[in-house]
Amino acid sequence: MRLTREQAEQNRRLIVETASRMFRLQGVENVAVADVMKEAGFTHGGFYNHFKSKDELVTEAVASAFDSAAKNLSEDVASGGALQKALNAFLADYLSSAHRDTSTGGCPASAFPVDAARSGKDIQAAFADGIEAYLEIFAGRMDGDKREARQRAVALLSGIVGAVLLSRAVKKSQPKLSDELLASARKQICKQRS
Amino acid sequence: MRLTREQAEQNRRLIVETASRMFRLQGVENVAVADVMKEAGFTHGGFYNHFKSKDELVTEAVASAFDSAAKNLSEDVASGGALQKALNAFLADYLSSAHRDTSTGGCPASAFPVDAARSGKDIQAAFADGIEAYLEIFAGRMDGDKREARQRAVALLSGIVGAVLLSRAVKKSQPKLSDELLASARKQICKQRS
DNA sequence: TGTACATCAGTGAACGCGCGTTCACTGATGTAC
DNA sequence: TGTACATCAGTGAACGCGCGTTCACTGATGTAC
Repeated sequence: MRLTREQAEQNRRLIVETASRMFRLQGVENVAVADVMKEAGFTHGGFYNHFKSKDELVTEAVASAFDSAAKNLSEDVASGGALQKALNAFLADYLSSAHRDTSTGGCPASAFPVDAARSGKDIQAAFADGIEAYLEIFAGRMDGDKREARQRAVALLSGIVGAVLLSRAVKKSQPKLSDELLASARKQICKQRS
Repeated sequence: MRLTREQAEQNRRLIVETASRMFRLQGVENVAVADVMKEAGFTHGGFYNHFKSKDELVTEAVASAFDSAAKNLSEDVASGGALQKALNAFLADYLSSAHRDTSTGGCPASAFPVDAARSGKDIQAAFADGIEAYLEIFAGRMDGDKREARQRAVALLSGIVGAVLLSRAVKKSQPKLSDELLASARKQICKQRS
């Protein structure tokens, strides 16, 4: 049953992308290697033909999620005519209940921070690279000198990541509080930026 | 070997407090029931004399961590003469590398959000109650009318929780970025509040 | 270009380990009389 | 107040399950000649 090299590489990418989505939705610890393989349409025995360990898959899945996300982000944020408008539209999306309740995985910066905090250096490195990419995109759209813009980018990212995480963490028991967290963050952040 | 009721209750509290610390430091999923019992000085067989399930322990551990934290928080924030000063001192502590690297568990709002997001209703309820308590304490120290103060409290809490989580998530691979995240959040948040 | 052999992405079963939970047992405490 | 029995917080071993990882095997692809 040996496959073409091309086919094998395509299967590998499929596994990484499937894992990236599942890890973001359910958390790294709650998704088994066998789950990922099954969802991608394989039996789990073949996993180690592609990856040295689950950690290696996690590292690639984190990097992959940030690659797609950063690409979308720079398009979105750059495409609008007025810089402020484009960034504000992005923030409204980010702090929406649709993003909180995402069925496609959502932003890796909001999905992976705690998994990353409890993971080894390789996974953290992939996460950190993604965060750095986000900060650079944000800083490019901020007022002030370079130093000030970078600081603002950090505060902005912290604020939206914190709001989404808290909102997700209370949703099952207090949906109204969950909505309020998003709405208030949205209003305050827009206010600060005007 | 039956114990006095008093001794039994004391042992139960010890188990909850031990769990609260261990869960915050290592994450709920990475701490086994047997680990908690051993750390508290017992064998793990007796666990189910005190709790119906691990989830019940988690729920109580989250509530317990928030109880202590909210008590400290309202003392700290209320004790200073000038309101602004006290809150700023609290923020400096919260966004310090010592809090990021805590060996005693740190703030439950920063430790539990992702565990809570992936947990059931009971655990989320305990987490949500804690968040609500934080918001009320913060809002009491904010400028503006009630509505505005509450919004500011949400944005502030989101910002500091996000900063601590991101800072922890990149520390192993990019300690400088980790420090920067805390420092920038600190500066920007103080600036916004002045 | 054709042939013989090595390679390797799959399959399906198994291994080993950790963890939540259960259970039989112990013996001091608590309680009913 | 004393006695007999029920209770229950511990102990230590075991159960069952899930999961990461390994392994023998298959058969089509890739490669050396």
